[in-house]
Amino acid sequence: MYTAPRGTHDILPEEWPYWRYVINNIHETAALFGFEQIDTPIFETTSLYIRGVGEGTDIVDKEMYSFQDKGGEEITLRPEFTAGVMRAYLEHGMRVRPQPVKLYSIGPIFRFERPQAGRYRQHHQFNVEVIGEQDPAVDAEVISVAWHLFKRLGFRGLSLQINSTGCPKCRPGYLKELVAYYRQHENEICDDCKRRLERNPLRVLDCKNEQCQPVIAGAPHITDYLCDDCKAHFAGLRAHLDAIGLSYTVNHRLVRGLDYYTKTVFEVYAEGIGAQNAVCGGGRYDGLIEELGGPPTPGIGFGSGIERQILTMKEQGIEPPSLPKPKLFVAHVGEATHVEAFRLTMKLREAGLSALYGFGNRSLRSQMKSANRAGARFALILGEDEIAQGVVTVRDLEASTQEAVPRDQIIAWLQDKLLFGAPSGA
RNA sequence: GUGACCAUAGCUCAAGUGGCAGAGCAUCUGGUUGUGGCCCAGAAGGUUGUGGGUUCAAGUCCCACUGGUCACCCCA
Repeated sequence: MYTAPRGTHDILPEEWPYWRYVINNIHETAALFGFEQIDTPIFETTSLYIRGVGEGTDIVDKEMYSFQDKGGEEITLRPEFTAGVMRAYLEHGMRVRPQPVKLYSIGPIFRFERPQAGRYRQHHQFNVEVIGEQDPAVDAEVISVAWHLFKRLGFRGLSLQINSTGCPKCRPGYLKELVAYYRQHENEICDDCKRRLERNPLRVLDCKNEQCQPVIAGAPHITDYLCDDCKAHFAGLRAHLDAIGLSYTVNHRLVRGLDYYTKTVFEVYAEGIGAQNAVCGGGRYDGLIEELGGPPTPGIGFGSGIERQILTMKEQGIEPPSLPKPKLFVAHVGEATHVEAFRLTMKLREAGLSALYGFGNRSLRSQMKSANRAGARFALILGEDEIAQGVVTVRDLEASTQEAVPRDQIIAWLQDKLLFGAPSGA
């Protein structure tokens, strides 16, 4: 038997209330903050990601779904949104639009990883980017988009961590200090950190290995080495977060796995969803657009995993509203009535009334069961008697009453009941 | 890529030390010539993840593989 590929999942009908709830809230939140939607392809030319995300990052080194298509193009299923959105910003000359350009996307992301709780090879993200403005108020606004969404979804126990990773002016100086410090403790750190020191020294800071903890604790803080510009920007971010009452902790060890981040980085964590508890991560990438061949343009964004948001909902007992069910079920008795019942079903739908038709030759009892289980409000019964009399028997499945309604009045009768007179709000 | 645990019906799980593969839920049918929910009866549903081994006999013991789950790395 075929099964879904490793790390992928079917989103079954019973899951969709969660998905619709989250997605609806995403659209509403984005609109509230004045973001516009953009969809980019789920694959791009491989070099875009190598260039944008950076060699030496885990994503590029070991997590990309890359392949050659039949035309010989090197293709990669998107492992993140930002590079693709920046490509689109440049390709469509969005710098001539009013700045900053505020964009959001929802869609699948692919990373070749070992699956575990909250981690999949295909997952979905809500992604936000603000391009063309370096004001730290933008950073605070972007963070508050995620925060607002999570509050709106009803999440409790959230925590926000922020840090600044500096810029090309000040980061090299800090890295020199960091590496020098680590050289003094070379025999106290794990093998991974020894490698990190060569390839991506910032990452030693978020090593979880027990033996490295004392070394990390004594390591210099990047915020002590920021240039005036970065220092002012970070202070500005904090001032704006304070102003809107969004509490955070500064985590000197928060770096992030992508090369393009400058200045602000942040993550939001949820409680109780397992080891993979980051529901949102992002940061500023003021050098990225230039790296991709565009003019110097600042930008900031985040990605937020929808599966992890849904996990959080389930963990915290947050029930999504249920999806609407068909209001009507058309049952029939006797073979001669099938076609007429089918036609009636279609008429109902054309009048905007959601309706199911009882397929096959099943007994009325069986059809009534189906109507009940489908959650229909009314069962419309069409038998030879009804056809002869020009009526439809309408059974109210909630009130357990029924009456004969003339065929030519049935739609108006149902609309009246369903829209105005109904005792049921569900 | 590394480690731990797990694998029996669509789902949740039974089947002392090896001895006829079962239940609940769900599905379908009937109990009412044309009436749902509750109840009752019945049916269908399995190569016990795959392959090998031990044994008179394997769901059960052994080995390998595959898959799943969780954790590490890293991240959403």
